[in-house]
Parts: sequence; structure tokens; C-alpha cells
Amino acid sequence: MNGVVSEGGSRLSVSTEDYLKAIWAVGRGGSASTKEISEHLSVAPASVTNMLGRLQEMGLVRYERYRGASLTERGYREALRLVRKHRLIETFLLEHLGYSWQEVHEEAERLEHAVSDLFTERLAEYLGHPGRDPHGDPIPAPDGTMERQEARPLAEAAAGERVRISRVDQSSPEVLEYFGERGLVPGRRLRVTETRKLDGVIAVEDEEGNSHTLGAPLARSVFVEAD
Amino acid sequence: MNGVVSEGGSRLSVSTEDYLKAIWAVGRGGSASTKEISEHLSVAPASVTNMLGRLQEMGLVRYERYRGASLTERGYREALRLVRKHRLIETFLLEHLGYSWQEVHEEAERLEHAVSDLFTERLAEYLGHPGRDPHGDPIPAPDGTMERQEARPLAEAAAGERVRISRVDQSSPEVLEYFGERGLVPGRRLRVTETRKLDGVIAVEDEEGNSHTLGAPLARSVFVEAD
DNA sequence: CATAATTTTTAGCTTGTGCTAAAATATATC
DNA sequence: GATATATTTTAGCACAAGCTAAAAATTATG
Repeated sequence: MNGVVSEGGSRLSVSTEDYLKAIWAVGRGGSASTKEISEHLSVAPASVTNMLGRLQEMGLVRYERYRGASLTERGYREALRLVRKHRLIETFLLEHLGYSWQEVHEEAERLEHAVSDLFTERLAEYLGHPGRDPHGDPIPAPDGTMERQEARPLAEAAAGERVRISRVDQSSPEVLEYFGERGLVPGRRLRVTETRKLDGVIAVEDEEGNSHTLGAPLARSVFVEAD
Repeated sequence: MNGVVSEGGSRLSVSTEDYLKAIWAVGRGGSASTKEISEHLSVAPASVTNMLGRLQEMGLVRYERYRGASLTERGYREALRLVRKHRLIETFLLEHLGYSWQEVHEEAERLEHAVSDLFTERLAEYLGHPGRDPHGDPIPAPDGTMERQEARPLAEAAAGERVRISRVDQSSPEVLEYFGERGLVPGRRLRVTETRKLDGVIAVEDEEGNSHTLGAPLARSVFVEAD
């Protein structure tokens, strides 16, 4: 419906879209610093400063020198539309084209900038309007709103608690593969059998009675909800 | 950073790819003039001259000033890989996402520059390795070779001849729609009932006994093979 | 074949997006 | 509060691709 494509307003450049997504990803709700954005995008800090000026000019971010940047209403909507595209594309690649979790990311990163809104909505339909992608991350609605996510890291769960995996952090392919191989994927039900304060190790048991022992970093990469 | 980074060698820019496809499309086998390319891409002639220099530098075209440009072996392979992507994507959009013939073109034009080779081959598999797209155009093989096309324009058929539609010219959406509405699509069998030299009008009858009378321009937009 | 028309190239400018090095500001530490 | 460290900005530059206007080469016409 709206948006860049159908109403003939000129499209945002790939770079512009990358910055919006970076600001959204890095400054969750609040504001993002030049350095954070620069690292997230692997771009020199000076380039970020430069681009933030332009983005403000375009009305996509609010920006005060030396104080970081945050998304305007419009910038936020654009960012979430990107996230919607990204997650729907990932879902398609994983479920229908036989991609592995490692292969998916790079492809979606490129395609999200190329597909139209028409494509996106047709794809959503084709996929049965999923509410979450295969990582368990919620897929924003076409209007740029997103379901609140109330999952906590498994690391924060208490012994004896019963939980359901809602999401696995996507940032590291190795971590993703580790969990995938052990069936620790979104939807999986677990019981927390032990939590050790000293080293942050946490032990869980799945529905088939298998135990898994996770060090602190791994336990912070799985997000769970009460079950 | 211009669209770079992926499988192995650095990617060609979208512009570069557009030029290669234009040279392929415009100078079928032979060479393409600055003006032809300029018109095909809606770009100023001076910009074409400029780009042809760069493309030669990259080893993708052979170019002599004032004499036009032609694709090198490598340029030709790249162009055909693009065509393969384009036609597979079109097939997917039409067959699985419910696109109309009008909507398809623009989307494929953007996506062909964004999808990886992995995506392309997975998609081909998903579609059952089709040899032709829904327009009847042959889909080049992954190695950049393409089946010879021996279809002639319907305009050249003789009265009484039995033919099969092999392809409909894609250049005009209106023409496409006209034929689509009447079921004159690739695969359709026809009998030529009349050919009129004076005005080039040609009449055909389809398998259901419907007659169609086509003026010369339309008769030159449908390509047929002997049946 | 000389001149007119067309096509192509050259020259010089613009915009978007990146970079580095140096200067300015903010934050942290003594 | 003064100074050291870290972050951010400014200034100046590069490169891909586009543009226009003027010059040059090619092709067509009388």
C-alpha cells in the first residue's frame, strides 16, 4: 500500500536503508551513537556523521551533534518495513529454498532492499502470514507495528522453571548452528534443572529427557518465555 | 562501497549489469551503438560513452570510439546469467506469487541484480528447471549457454499452416495483455486461415474454433514454430 | 564532393557515499 | 578542576555515475 514503491515517491537508497536499520538495531528505541553505528555498518565514523546530516535533512532521523541520533516516526516506519521484508525473506529461504541458517542472512540482507511492497505482501500471503520468522523473531505488520516481545535470556531463568524458547540470537552463525543441531529452536519446551551462580552455567532438560548444559554466553543467546 | 562482496569475486554494480544486458538486447550478437544503448537505458549518450570506457577497462566489452561496442566472452556470460535470473524470477512471480504480466517486469528488473547464484539455482530447482519462461522465452543454462530459438513472427506464416505459439514479444504491456486475454499464449496451437498481403492482416483459428484477426504489428509480436 | 544532419565524444560539473588526518568536544581519572 | 583518553566533527579528497553544452567525427543529401 503506501510506501515508496506504489505511490511513486522515489525510493530510499540501499545505504540510507542500511543506516535506518542500524540505528534501529543499535539504539533499541533510544538513540544510537556515531561509534555504534559506525561499528555496526563497518564504516568510518566520519562517514556516519556525514550521513546522519543527510538523514536528518530527509526527515528520517533526529540528530544533534555529539549527542547521537534517533529515528523519527517516518524513519522508524521505514526501518520496520525493512525488518518485515528481511524476516519474511528469511522465512521463505529457509522453508522453501532449503537454505541453511548460515546462508540465509547475507541473501536476505541484499534482497530486502530490492523487493517491492507488492512482492512483500504476496510473499506474506504465500507463506501463510507468519507472525514470527524461524528464529522466533516477530515479523512487523505491514503498517510498521510490532508485537511486544517479552522474552528474557535463558540466563535469567530460575531453577525449576518451565519455559519455552521464543527466539535465538542471530548474531553468531556458530551459536545458531550449535542450538540447531541440538533441537534447541523456537517453540521447544524446557525445564531449568540447575543454575550455578559462580560461573553462570545453566542446565536444562528438554521434552525428550535430554539434558543440555550451557555456559553463560550461550545462555544469554537463547530467549525464553514462561510456559 | 558499491554493491560488492559475496561469492568469490566482487560483484558488478547494478549499472554495469544494466549496460551489459542493454548491449546484449540491442545488438543481438553484433555490436551496439552509443545511441541505441542510450535509448534503451534512458541515459544521456555522453554517459554511455563514459561507461563503455569503463566496461572495456574491466574486460567486459570491446569498444572502439565512434564504432559501437560488443560484448567480450566474459561480458556475454555475465549478460546471459542476468537473463537467466530475470526469466526464472519472472516465472516464479507469475506462477507462485500471482503477479500479472504487467507487474512482473519491473520487479524482475530489480531482483535480478540482487539474487545470488545460490538463490538462482535453488529457485530453478524449486520451479522444476523450466526451459522457458511463461512468455515462451528460453532460459539460459547456468553456464551461460542458450538454446537456439527458431521461431518466426506469426506475420511470416503462410495460410493453411499449423503452428504453435512459442513466444510473445514482451516489449509492450498492452500487447501482452491483449494476447493474454484471448488465450494467445505460448504453447497454444493455431491454424493460419488467411494472410492478406495488402495490409499484412493475418487470421488464425485456435483449437476451440475461435478466430482472431491480427494487424501487421500484432502479427509481428507473436512468434511461432511449425506444429 | 561539399555541406547539412546526425551521432559521438570531450570537457567540466553534480550528487551520493565512502575515506583519512587534524581539530573540536565530551568523558573519565587523578 | 585539570588533564588524559575517547569520541565526534570538520576539512579535504576519491570514485562511480549521472548531466549539459560544445567540439569532433561520421553519415546522408543535394
